Amino acid sequence: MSEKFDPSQADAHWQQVWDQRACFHADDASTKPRSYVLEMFPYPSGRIHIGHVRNYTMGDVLARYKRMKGFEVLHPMGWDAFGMPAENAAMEKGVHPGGWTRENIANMKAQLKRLGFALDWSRELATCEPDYYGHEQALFLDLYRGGLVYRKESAVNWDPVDQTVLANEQVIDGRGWRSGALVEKRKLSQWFFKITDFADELLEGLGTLDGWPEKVRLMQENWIGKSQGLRFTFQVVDPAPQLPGTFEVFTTRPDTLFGASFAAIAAEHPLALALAKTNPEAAEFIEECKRGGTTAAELETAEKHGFDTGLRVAHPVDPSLTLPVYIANFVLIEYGTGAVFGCPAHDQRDLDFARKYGLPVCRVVADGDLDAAVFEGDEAFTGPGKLVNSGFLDGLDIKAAKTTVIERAQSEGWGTGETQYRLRDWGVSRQRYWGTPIPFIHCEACGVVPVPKDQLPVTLPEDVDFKTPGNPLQRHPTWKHVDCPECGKPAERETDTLDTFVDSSWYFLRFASQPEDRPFDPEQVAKWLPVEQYIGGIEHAILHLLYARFWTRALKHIGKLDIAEPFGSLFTQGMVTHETYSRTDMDSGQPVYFSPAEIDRGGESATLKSDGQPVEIGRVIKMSKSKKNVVDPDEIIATYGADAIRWFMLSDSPPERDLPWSESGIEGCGRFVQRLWRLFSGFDASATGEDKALDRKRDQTVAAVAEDIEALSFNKAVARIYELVSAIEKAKPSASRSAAIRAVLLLIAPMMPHLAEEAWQTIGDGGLVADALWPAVDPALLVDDEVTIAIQHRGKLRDTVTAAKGLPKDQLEALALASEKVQRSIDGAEVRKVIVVPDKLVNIVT
RNA sequence: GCGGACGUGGCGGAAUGGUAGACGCAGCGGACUUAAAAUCCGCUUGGGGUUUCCCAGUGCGGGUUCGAGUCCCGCCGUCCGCACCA
Repeated sequence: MSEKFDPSQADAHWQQVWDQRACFHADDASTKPRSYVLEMFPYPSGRIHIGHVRNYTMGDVLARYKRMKGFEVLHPMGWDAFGMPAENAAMEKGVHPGGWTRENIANMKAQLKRLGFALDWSRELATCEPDYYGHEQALFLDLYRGGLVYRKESAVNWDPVDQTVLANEQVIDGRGWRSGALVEKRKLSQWFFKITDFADELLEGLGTLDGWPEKVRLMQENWIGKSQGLRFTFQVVDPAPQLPGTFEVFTTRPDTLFGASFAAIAAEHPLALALAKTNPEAAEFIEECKRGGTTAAELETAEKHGFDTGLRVAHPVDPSLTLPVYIANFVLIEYGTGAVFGCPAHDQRDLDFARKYGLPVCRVVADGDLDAAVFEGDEAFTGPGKLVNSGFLDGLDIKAAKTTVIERAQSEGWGTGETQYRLRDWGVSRQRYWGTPIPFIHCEACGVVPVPKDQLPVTLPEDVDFKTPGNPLQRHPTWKHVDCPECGKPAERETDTLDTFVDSSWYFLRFASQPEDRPFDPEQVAKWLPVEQYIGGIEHAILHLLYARFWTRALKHIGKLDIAEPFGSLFTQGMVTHETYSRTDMDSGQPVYFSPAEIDRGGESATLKSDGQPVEIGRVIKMSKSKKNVVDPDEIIATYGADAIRWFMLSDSPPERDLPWSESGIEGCGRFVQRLWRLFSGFDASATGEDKALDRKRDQTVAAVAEDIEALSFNKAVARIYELVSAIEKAKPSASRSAAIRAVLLLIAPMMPHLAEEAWQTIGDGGLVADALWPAVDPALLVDDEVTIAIQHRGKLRDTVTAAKGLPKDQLEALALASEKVQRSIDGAEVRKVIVVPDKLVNIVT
């Protein structure tokens, strides 16, 4: 073996060998137990960034470990290849989105290969290719026939300059992010998935996902936002003929009905709109509401405004009481019925509103002894208590009062108990080119007609231009013109494409099974799924993960699948962060940032290489181009090799937390690679003699590292490997030492596969370490025969003694009392009690 | 406002209610070397005695326990998610 390990030679060599031997092809016909390890597939932006490296290294270690444990592992990779950046590139650089995307894929694939990931590239897919999105179109039609897809008019953010719909994230302070134009609300006919049909199922299903982080489950729970309450109808007193005579409200606090002092409707509510036609003041107020900002900060500070319509509604329980009806800016048309009743004493918003407009505030829930009908103060009481001033509800607690009101409403026919969800149906229409064409045809005579399955895929036209704003599909000269599949008359294709979240809602199925004629084979899918371990960023906690869960359930609902949840275990990894380097620009006062490559980093200071002068070291934050605190994985690989960067990704920080990147850290990893190489180089197969302590250390480490990897606690596994390596280095040559070196090689094989493969050539027993099995352990060696006993007095450690494992309590006690240090500490005091924990400690109480 | 997570050396972090600070990084000292790099050895929570010892110490204040970084209560701080959700 040569003196130094040379990753620039070894990495490429072994990557090629793994490729040629198809080491990581998952065998559908295998009889082994199966394991499906999946990382969220990347968007092909052009370059792999360090966050990808961390994500895929974790998955790779798990996949390789599972293989060593005898599993048939499916570990695939693909590309979430549709999306806006490709169209932006097309507009900015005049390239075709497809060409740009495919080039990026090629580059990033090469980068992934340089990291030596154990991926089954034969299953690679890109969502922008017809052999993927064609199947997606077929599934879309299946879901349509299953009643889970529909069209409706819906408001969108419309950029009048770019002639396009904007996602909410693309609207910044009410303006289009690219054009800067004021965004308009426009009504368009859009396609929707009926995800709300599954709201309850998706909520209930969270309870079965034991392998998911509690945090993600909570986020999804909040997103679905189930609330139970009462929906009831208000009758308008003396309704005008041109106005609706009733409207419905929803409340989660039907118990406070007797505290109602007004009703409020949203500015977009049908009654408000009807009123606006004849009442200019109302119209003006509605306009004013629309102008209000929609950002969180604005909403928080926005004052509550109302417009008294002059209308009154009858109180449902006591029709002799009437309430004024306001149009109010704090009522949301999207939630519930877009109308509420206000109970100021027990709702802060209602109280703010009531105080502003001088409305009555009547207490209906007692605050301890406080039960006066007149409510004082500006803080609503929302705590528990008995109902007061509430007729037939008096004396009930809140829960009982809710039930009583709902029962009464139902028996008297003016309302029903109802469950509301915050979750909305999923709008998937995008007025863009670079996405999956929605497979429908609009015919004047036949209406909306699905494209027949034998005409799928509906492929994107290649000859498009991005010089003019708007959807290229819409203005393409020929593409949209087709004959109606039903009547044969000229008709038009749907020119909207699908939200890219649709593409990522079923790719894990296509990885498991890739028939040409169907999206997937349910039998194969049943063999591989659910994904045993899914790994990705927390930023997908809600949308992607909820949509994928919805698709799985929807496909089950229409009989295409037999699993309910796609991802058995989910892991969300932390970000890779880096400190920032900057100087303050004298003229502008703004910081000027420098990249790590421009910096010489000492122990406590940093200087700029070009002038040797100090720079300010800033906080450790997420890597971003604007702060220049980024590192390029390719450069790291070129300097230190793939194994060093992989090792760094696993070291130190727990994987769910942020990992601070540092030059000294990666240098340390590079040194450890060489240190291992020296260890392996010193392997002596002919050494003899036994080192029992090292044997124990070896098997204990093997067992512990296995546990750590299965728990994804890579940082702990890394620390244990360091410990074992140190112990081996200190040990004298023996057969035990050689065996321990061999064990280390297998332990690091999933983490540093290139180094492991190279060393395996001389240490191993033929073949590839990629095909080797995880080392077996001798259970007898996992327990020590001697243990260290801690001796405490008054709860503090006074001494430690070594004792045989399993020594009886009385002997341990005697041993403890015999200690000189302990006796000194006791200092003649009376021993009142001795607690003995076998094999652990003795605590003497005086 | 609601919900959640977290708080341990100079830094990242270990620690089934049982020896706090494993392991890595940084730092200091030494060996090897003409020298440097690499490598190896030692030290590295604070305060005191300086020898093999003592005291304090896991954001702050209480509590439970023979024993608390860990469990309970109350604060403080940081981060994240959601939010005029009726």
